[in-house]
Amino acid sequence: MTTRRNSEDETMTRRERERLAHRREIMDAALSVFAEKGYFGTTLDEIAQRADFSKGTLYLYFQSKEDLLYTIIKEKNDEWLGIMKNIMSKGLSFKEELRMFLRESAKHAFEDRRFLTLHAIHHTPAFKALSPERAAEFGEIHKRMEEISTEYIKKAIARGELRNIRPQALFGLLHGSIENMMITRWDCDTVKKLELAIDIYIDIIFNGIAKERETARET
Amino acid sequence: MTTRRNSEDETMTRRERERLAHRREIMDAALSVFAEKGYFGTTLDEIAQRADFSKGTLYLYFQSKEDLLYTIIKEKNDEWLGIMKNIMSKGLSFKEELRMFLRESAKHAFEDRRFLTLHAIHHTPAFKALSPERAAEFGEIHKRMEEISTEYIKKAIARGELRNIRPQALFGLLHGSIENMMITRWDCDTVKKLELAIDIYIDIIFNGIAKERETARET
Amino acid sequence: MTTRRNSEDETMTRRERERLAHRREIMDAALSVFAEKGYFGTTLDEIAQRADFSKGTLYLYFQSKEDLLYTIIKEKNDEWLGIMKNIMSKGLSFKEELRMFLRESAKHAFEDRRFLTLHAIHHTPAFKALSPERAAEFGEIHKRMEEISTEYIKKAIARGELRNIRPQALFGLLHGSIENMMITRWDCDTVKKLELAIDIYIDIIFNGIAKERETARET
Amino acid sequence: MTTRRNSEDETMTRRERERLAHRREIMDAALSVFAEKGYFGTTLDEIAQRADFSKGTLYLYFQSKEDLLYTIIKEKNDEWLGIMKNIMSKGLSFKEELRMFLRESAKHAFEDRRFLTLHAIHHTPAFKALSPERAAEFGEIHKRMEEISTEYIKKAIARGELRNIRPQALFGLLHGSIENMMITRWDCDTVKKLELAIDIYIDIIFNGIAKERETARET
DNA sequence: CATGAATGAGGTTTCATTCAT
DNA sequence: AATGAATGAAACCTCATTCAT
Repeated sequence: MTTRRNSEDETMTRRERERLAHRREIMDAALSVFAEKGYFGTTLDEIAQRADFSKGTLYLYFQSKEDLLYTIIKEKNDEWLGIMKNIMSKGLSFKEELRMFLRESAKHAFEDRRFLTLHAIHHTPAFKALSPERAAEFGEIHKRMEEISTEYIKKAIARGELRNIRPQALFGLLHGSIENMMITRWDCDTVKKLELAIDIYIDIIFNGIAKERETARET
Repeated sequence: MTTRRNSEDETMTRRERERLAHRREIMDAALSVFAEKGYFGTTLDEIAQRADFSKGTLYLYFQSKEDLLYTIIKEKNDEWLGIMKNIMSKGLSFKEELRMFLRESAKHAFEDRRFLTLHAIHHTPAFKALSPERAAEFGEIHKRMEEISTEYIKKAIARGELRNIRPQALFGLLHGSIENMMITRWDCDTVKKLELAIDIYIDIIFNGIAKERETARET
Repeated sequence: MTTRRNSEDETMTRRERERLAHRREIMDAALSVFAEKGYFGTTLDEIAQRADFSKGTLYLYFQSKEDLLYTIIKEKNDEWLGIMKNIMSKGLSFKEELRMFLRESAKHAFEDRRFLTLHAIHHTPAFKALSPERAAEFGEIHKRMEEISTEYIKKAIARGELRNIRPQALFGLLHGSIENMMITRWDCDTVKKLELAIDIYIDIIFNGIAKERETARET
Repeated sequence: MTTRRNSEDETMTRRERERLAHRREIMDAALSVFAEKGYFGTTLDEIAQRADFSKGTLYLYFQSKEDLLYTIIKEKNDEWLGIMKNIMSKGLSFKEELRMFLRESAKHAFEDRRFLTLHAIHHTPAFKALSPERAAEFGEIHKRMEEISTEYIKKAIARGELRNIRPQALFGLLHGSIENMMITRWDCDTVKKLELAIDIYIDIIFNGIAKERETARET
């Protein structure tokens, strides 16, 4: 499983720790069914069964099906942002940062089969199930992330690591690739193979596929 | 709308022409709702309302909701294969072929908002709604398309247009990008902007983003 | 088919004759489906298909599905009464009358597979589909027929053909047997076999199954 | 109602006992509507209303409308077989056995208004609603019952209780009569009257209706 | 806290009936 | 007269949510 923050917190009573553990079991079960069947295709019956709780119990931990969806996406999103920040803080080159980022994403793709992150949620039917406020919340986060990323690309260009490419275009390209990789895993069935594919991907992105490089045009 | 084959066929009676037109209206309505809400999220009520027919009428044209989904995907798929063949028959360079392909895809993305083609269907909950035989059918088509594409890449490498990159890897990358572009449109709101983005994308794919090209590694 | 009264009537125009013929085709188709699937289980679609007319056409000849049911039962009932009258007018013994009656019924059972006569209709779900007035109509007819039959039995007793048995009891017994024979055909698959079974039945009814006849009790 | 096996079982929890009771209430309601309107004519709405449960609740106890039908017939069938076995084990004469059998059937006819037993199901539209396997199941049971019965008749003939009549013919006759009696009750409105009618029936079957017995023919 | 029976709104599908052609 | 497309009420069934235990 993913790290369970607080789960060993000494200040919690046994009751509280159990509550948290149960909550997590439900979330794990829900994510796995959401991933397999899609939000509208999953029933609370199946989540309850997979979590080994009764259906009624779900409502002791979450207000509704939508709330369950929201909570999961929110957490995944926070994890993702944490990963980004962590990577960005290491002072690596853009290329190495990208590689790390892709590898982390790959790990998640294998853990959760389908990483229902905010990246994907926008283009997903499940998005319609969120309340307007919650949908807006994710819209905001996505916008901020795009700002940070493009800012970052600009700096890499300024440092001379990248040639002068429009940041938004590169962001869209990379963002789409990562999202796509996480959903399809690029058809790799082991982490090893996927890491190899990632290396090739980075090679292509950085060096291109052309036999001879043209005079690079500036956008 | 898309070209309506046969719609001007002189040999059809008025009845037949109307039937075909109504059938298309229902398919258009269904595609638009499927795209917005996902297969499981859309109700026949909404399709009927948007097509301006009664719910019962849908069943005069399609056997079931699943049949409607299948028919739409099948048609889109055929269109897509037609586009591919057409482009491949022109004897263009790999790069120009890719550009044309992306542009055609872009046009579709704007026409149908969400191009529910076989590319996407595999990674979609709707896939679970198809009967096993129909699901298998699309699986077959997808496999064949991958074979054709990788064969094509190999030839481009042999012709000296591309450096020696593993075909499967490149296929996965391009395929994923196109699919992603069609779903998200790379956040462009006009065809013009999207075509500009496509040019940048091709530049990146061919020449890379690195300031200085490294000694290209061979995979 | 059954005799088509009037169908060769010289005074009818061709139009009228055709109308009558079409009406009959529909009734034949309807009876066969009613018999197979039951009233609620049959659809007008199937009747129309079997009659080789369009669904709309049915409504040119009958006001509703219920009207179709009513008309068929009514006709069968009239036929049945006609058969009864004909047999009764011949001055035969009770035994021979019964034999003729059973044989006629057997023929019908083979013609129509399930003879939806008023005998059966009362104990059939289809009865609920009739309008109250029409249901009452058949109730009346049934009562009159019972009266005639018991009267008849009384006379046979008076003539010394039968021993002194309560007429209502014998009527119920015979009536039930005939109805049951028509529905199940007593599991005979040819008219010949069924006629043999009828002879045995009559033997039993008249002579009983006991090895030695007891002192017949009078009811 | 009928005896409720297990209903006083001490080992059951209150939950389990309630579940069983509710299940029975639904079955009772369903049988009564099936009997009145026929399988295709009854709606789950009406069953639910009569059982005083919501429609959805029916599905907590039965998988489908067909399952409800099956379960009811199955149970009635088992009861019926139990009655048969019990009577046959007493070592009575054929005549007394027949009388007991008819009386027991009469009781059921009054309890359930329409005894949807395997006897009737074959000749009923509802039969088409059963799955092929379930239909076959009842076909088998019916065949075995016929075998047992004809064997029984043969023995009675051997014992000298009956004259030499073809067993199959007698079985068909008795079987049809019983079935018919249960459906129509021979128009009796009290158990008392029906029992009187049964005695007359047996007298007729054993001694015949003829004033003078003919030389009994052997079939 | 945990259960699971009960609910009822809403889903897909069927079908008797109408009506423009 | 004949058609068959269109309708919409009503069928069977599902499932998110509630609540008594």
